[in-house]
Amino acid sequence: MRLQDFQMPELPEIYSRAKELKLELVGRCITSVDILQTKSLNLPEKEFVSRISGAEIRDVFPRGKWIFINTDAGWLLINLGMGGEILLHEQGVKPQKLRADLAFDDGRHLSINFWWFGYIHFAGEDELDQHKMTSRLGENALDITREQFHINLSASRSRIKSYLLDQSKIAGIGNAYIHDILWFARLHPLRAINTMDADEIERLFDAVHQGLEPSLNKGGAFYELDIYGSPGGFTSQDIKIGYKEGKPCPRCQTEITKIKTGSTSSYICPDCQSY
DNA sequence: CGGGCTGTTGACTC
DNA sequence: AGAGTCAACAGCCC
Repeated sequence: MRLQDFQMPELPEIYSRAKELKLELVGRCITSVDILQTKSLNLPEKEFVSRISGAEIRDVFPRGKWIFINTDAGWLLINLGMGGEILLHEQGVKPQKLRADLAFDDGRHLSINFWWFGYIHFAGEDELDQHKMTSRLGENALDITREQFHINLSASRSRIKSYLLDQSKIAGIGNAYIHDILWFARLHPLRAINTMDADEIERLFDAVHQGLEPSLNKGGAFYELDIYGSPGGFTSQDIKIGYKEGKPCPRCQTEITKIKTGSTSSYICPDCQSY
C-alpha cells in the first residue's frame, strides 16, 4: 500500500477540519489575505481580497467535500480537491507549500494548500445560491435520513458507484471510502440501482455509516493532517478492503481484487460483492 | 526516460 | 438521465 494512493479529503476529513476551524476561528477577523495561486479563485484577485479583508468569522461547517466559512462579509468556500492541508500557524511561521494565506487579528494565520485541483471561492452573503459548484450539493452522506435515502435511490437508474460519487445526489463520498462502503453493503460497484431490493438499499444506508463513521471518530485518515499538523487516526489497519489487492477479505478470506469501473478502479471481494 | 496511474470537478457529447 | 471522454496537474511506479 502506497501513501500516495490516499490523499483524498472526503467527508471524515472535511468534517474534522471544519470542526477544528470553527473551534479556533469563530470571532476572529481576517486582517490580511495573501493569494499565491489566483487560478483557484472564482473572482479576480483584487476583488477577492477586498471582499474578504476585515471580515469576522461567524461559523464554519462542512458540506460534502467543501468547507463553508461564514463571515459577516460573505462566504469563503474551500475545496481541497485531491488532497491538501489547511494549517493554523502562530505568528511568523510559514509552511513551504501554500496556495493562500489568511492572517487573523490574534496574530495567527491559516495556510491553505492543495496539490492542484482545489478551490478557494467567495460568495456574498446573499449570493450563495448563485455559486454553482456548491448550490447543487446533495444532503451530507451522514445526515440524510434512512427514509430519504430510500426515496432518492428509488428515483435513480444509475449504477450504485456512480450514484454514491455524484455529489448532487449525496455529498461527501469519494473514491477512497467507497470501496469499504460497498464491501460493507455486499454490493458490486456496477450494480444497477433499479435492480436492488429493499433489503439491499437498507444495507447500503447502513454501510455508508459503517464506512465513514470510524474515520470521522478518529479525526479522519492518516494521510491528511489536522489544522495543527497532526495526522488523522484512521489508519490502513482500519481499512477493510480498499487498496488491499491480493489480501484476504476480512469476512470470507477470498482474495481482494482490483477491477476497472468506468474511469476509476474499484477494490472488491469477488465473493461477497457479486455482480 | 517516459508512459501509466491516481484523485475531483465541470464541460461536453451521445 | 446517465454514461463516456476530456482537461486541468504533481508525483510516484516500473
